[in-house]
Amino acid sequence: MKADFSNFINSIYPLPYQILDDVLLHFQYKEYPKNYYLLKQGRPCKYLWVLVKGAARYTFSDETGKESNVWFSFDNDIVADAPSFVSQKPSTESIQLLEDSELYAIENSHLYHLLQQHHSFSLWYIKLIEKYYITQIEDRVTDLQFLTAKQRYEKLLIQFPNIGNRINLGHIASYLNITQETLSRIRSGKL
Amino acid sequence: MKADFSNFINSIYPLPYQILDDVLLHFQYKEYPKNYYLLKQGRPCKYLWVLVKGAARYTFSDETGKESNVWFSFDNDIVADAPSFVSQKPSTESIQLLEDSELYAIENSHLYHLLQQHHSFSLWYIKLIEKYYITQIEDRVTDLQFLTAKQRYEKLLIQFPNIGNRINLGHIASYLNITQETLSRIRSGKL
DNA sequence: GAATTTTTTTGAGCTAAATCAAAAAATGAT
DNA sequence: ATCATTTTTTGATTTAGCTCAAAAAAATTC
Repeated sequence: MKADFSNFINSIYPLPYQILDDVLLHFQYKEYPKNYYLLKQGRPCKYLWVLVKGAARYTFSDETGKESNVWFSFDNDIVADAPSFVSQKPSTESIQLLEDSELYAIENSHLYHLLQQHHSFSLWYIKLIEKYYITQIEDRVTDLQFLTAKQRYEKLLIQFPNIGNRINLGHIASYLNITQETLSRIRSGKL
Repeated sequence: MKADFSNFINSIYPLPYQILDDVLLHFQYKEYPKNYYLLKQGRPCKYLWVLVKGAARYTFSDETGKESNVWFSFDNDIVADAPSFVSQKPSTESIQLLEDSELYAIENSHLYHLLQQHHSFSLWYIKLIEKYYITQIEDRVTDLQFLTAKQRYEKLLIQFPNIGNRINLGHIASYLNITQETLSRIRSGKL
């Protein structure tokens, strides 16, 4: 368990072992049940989580109360509302677990303290952002802008082949920015 | 000129003066005319630019040849195809200047070398990403997902009140992910 | 400043996907 | 197994924004 987690940390960018030890001290192991909210829209995102096992959705509700999923995370991914985490301003999205999950959490102030202390940890954090943020989010924008609903669905299936077993249609449709009815029609080949 | 630029660098995250000097040595001043391509889709994004004065658009062309603007940058902004810059893989977008522009460019390899050399420069780079990337791109996703064409236009006008004077309707429409005709109708109050 | 090119607007249908409503299927609880 | 709840599918209608086509306005060039 703990060994798996330190491997995960080291796989992002290898840290000298004394520094790795110091970093690990600041991560807290947590287990939460399905449906638990890691973060509620409007509150600052105080933690950065490593989702070791489980599933989470990021949701956004507008003034009219319409709620949509903007992102999913599964096993071995990073979880946080990045803009809120880095600024400690109120988050614009909620993060809810969709399965019983195991996570490691680091507090914002601890992370920024470690960045100041260890040059290698700064380099680690840069790699983290590059790998788990920059490469992923840009795709999201171009997908929304260029792909049809059907193409977005097909791409999602390539990214997460078994997503249908873990997450219900309504959540997937909302992520694809289409209605559940439309997704149902796409799947049955009527669109 | 040079003083303005070092102020810009320092405004992101203040650097010790010896390190600032070293950093400045690696930025090259460039002037390019309107319509010049800083980057062409398919080539790795070798540089990170600071756009001191001017305007640029990021464009994406799909297989069918349909081209759309995915982003704009104006005076005192950072310019790069981030996913390509950090990975040095082929870019998925082109970057073209829309006005005669003044820029400072740093090569990818030089930047990564400086990150390894100077802890404070790593902290600077983290702030850069936070300020010029994380806070901006997330908004783009939620805008595309939640706002109507009209709302996206109104929001753009708040962000860049004088964009109409610098950039033509076709480019703006393409950024909003609507046709020029639809934008024209929105502006004349018919939608 | 007249001519050419580029940009913006207007008009008339068309279409992908939304909404509203309800049935069918699957899942979970007693 | 039976009942209740949640999830998924199907059907009918509506709509925001598209396409195609052409006119009008503005900006450039000679």
